Amino acid sequence: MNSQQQKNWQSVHDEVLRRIHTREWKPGDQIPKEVELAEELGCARATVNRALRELASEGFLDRRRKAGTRVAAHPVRRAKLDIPVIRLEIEGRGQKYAYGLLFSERRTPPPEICANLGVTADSDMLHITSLHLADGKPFMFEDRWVSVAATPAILKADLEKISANEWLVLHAPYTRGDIYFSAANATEIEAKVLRTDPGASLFLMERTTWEDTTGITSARLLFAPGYRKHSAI
Amino acid sequence: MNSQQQKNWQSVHDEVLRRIHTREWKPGDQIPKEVELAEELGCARATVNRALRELASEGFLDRRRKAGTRVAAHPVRRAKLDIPVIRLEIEGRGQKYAYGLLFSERRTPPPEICANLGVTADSDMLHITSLHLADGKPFMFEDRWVSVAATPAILKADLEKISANEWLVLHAPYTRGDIYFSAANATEIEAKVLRTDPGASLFLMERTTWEDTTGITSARLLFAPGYRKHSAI
DNA sequence: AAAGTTAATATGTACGTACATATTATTTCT
DNA sequence: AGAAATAATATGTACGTACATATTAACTTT
Repeated sequence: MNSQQQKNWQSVHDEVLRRIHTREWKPGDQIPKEVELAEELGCARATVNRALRELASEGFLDRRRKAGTRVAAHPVRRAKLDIPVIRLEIEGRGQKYAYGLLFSERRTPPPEICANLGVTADSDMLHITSLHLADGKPFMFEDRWVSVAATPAILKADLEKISANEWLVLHAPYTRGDIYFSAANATEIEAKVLRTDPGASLFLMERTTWEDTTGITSARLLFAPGYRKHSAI
Repeated sequence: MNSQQQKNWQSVHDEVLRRIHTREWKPGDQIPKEVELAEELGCARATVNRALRELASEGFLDRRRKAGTRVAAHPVRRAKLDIPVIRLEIEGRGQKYAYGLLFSERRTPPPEICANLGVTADSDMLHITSLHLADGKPFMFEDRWVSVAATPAILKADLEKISANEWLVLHAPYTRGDIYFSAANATEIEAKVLRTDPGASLFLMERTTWEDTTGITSARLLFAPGYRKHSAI
């Protein structure tokens, strides 16, 4: 049947995926063990292993030692979102990027930021708001808090020229982070900045990054109406 | 320095990531070649290769044959979103899932669906709207079009009992899909169904799936206010 | 029969070797 | 000097073997 004499892991990957897609192997079904597949497809077990491992990480297969490999009973779509620096996202669309610092103030954080980052209310922080534009039109409104204690060098950064978004990516160490995607109605101020109407529905991205247990920065990114984030499966 | 005698690929992965995080290796820097790293860390090249390959797929490294491996100049955060069947998402939160079919009608599609799926205006399609509830409260409003030609078995499915969302995942073959995330103001009807106010900002997920070049289904999923999609980096 | 112990087994991974492939560096030819 | 051919090189992958590990199945003991 499948007598293709290619024996690279990608061809194994594709062949197995084909059998899943065509329901030759249905959700919940146990599939042949690695050695059997290797024999059938004429390649080494390591090659089959690589292919099946990849498929498992993509959410198509469930694998357990001794128990074997089966087609995922509830295929989980695993959307991969690339979240580049805003400048690159805009330039990637072929638009002209511009950026304006709205204000920058060194002060103690409000309660919700303390909770987010796990810092005390008397922490030394930098509060920055800025606007990112695409082809001259408001694209994204950034409201960010940065821990000065964790990233003292931020004070020397020229935030008129480089956005905090980009500076942090290039200079701040981090180990982990959270992202939340949601929707929010524009407040009057936000609407004014983004040149839309109060109450307009905006795509919201909230990000917090940490180095070990030290909170580095917490940002609220509000996108202008019409923004859509895409992912292929 | 790093004289840990562990020689599994994960420890190599972690060690390299540590050097990136601590800026020992900065964005744009070239890192030692595989053989050198293998020697330094006391393991086989294959082990280093596995670790670096993983890091590259996570967006931390850029690798090119002959040119070598360097730290990504513009680290792209690669958020992985798990998008399970709605029922499982709700149950995963420890809430009780319920589902109600609002209406189901077999008819020809409107222009925007034709454009989405690449089907003709006289196609045989099923239009389904339904509501998914968590702990009795409206959670997500689903507005879906399914191609009957591509998935005739859908006509026999009891969509009062199983949601189209879940039925399709279990029974429809597919090869690829698109997801768009955005935000939308609730229309009067949507607000009524989701028991919120017209104009409320709602998180919107638009999905289209295909089998090769044949459009299978296109869905518009509107989430109740307060919904947030999370991802850890 | 229930509990605890041991054997069997499929996947997980490490290693060394060999060769493939893409890309850069070098050399040769015009 | 510029173009074309050639060599050098780092990553990419395949393979066979060996052993690790998690988990199930079988068996023994109480």
